[in-house]
Amino acid sequence: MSQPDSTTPSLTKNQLLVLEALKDAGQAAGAYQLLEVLRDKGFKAPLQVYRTLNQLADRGLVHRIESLNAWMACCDDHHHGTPIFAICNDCGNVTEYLDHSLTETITALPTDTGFQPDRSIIEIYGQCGACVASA
Amino acid sequence: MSQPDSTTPSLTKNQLLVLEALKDAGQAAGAYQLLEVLRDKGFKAPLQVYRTLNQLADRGLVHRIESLNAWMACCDDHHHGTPIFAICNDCGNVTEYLDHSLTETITALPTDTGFQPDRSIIEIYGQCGACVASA
DNA sequence: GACTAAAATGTTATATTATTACATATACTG
DNA sequence: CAGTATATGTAATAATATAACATTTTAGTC
Repeated sequence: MSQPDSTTPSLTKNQLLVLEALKDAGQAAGAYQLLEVLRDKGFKAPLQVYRTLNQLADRGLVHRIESLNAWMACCDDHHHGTPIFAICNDCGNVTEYLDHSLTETITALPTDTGFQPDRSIIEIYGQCGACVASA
Repeated sequence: MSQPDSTTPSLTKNQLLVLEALKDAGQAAGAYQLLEVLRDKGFKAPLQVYRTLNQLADRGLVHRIESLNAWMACCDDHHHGTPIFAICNDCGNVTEYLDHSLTETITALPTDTGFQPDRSIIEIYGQCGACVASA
């Protein structure tokens, strides 16, 4: 077996299974939805999924979409910025964006009150290009 | 009885009760938390609260904090911009901000893919001024 | 006031999402 | 290999939210 490189520390069996299931979904997916898929692989309880999703999120490999109660595989294993999600009202498609300067602008906003920002959640709803075109 | 003015259309009994309960809370509150308070006023079921919160949110009088599954009375009855919430990791305090130009910047972001933004959710976590000072 | 349509409300049951608690197993470190 | 930390398994339950349907209230119109 090859050693994992420094940017991709080895994942556990469950982490690999959940990450693969989420990538296979190709879209944001709920924990119970993933559980159904993963029953074939021996998963039996919601907690197995939630625990693993949280571990993956800690590593930045998946993101939680707060307003959807759903999870998505990260677009790229190496970014550190705040992800911005564009969510289609019609088809439900979610796209991840990164914009470092925007993130800085946002987190700078409440500092006049002494607020020290840590992480931010940005989720934009609208109609995706495909749905606009087919409307 | 006086006529309500054009900027504050008359609210129903339940809407007034829920809005008052939320203002009294002085902070973001969950639906079941509000239900407990409102039992004294005759509320008996979660749906009564959820329905009323949604009606108030449609009028812009309350906002839902997606990442907290909680609701907050609007800081001001007259704004139309996207509210931005700063949430303290330590004390849970939530503060509402408005920044029209920032909202425009954010919603402009995904348009290069044909995405037509509609509404956006911005929630910033960190440590509030008071908690920074007392740390 | 009586009629009508729309909105709001009441109530029960249930669906969906997430965590607590505790037992067991596996992997890492000295 | 002993000790510790992390990961895992499993059952039960908590927390959040909605569906379905009956009834009442409100607002507008004649």
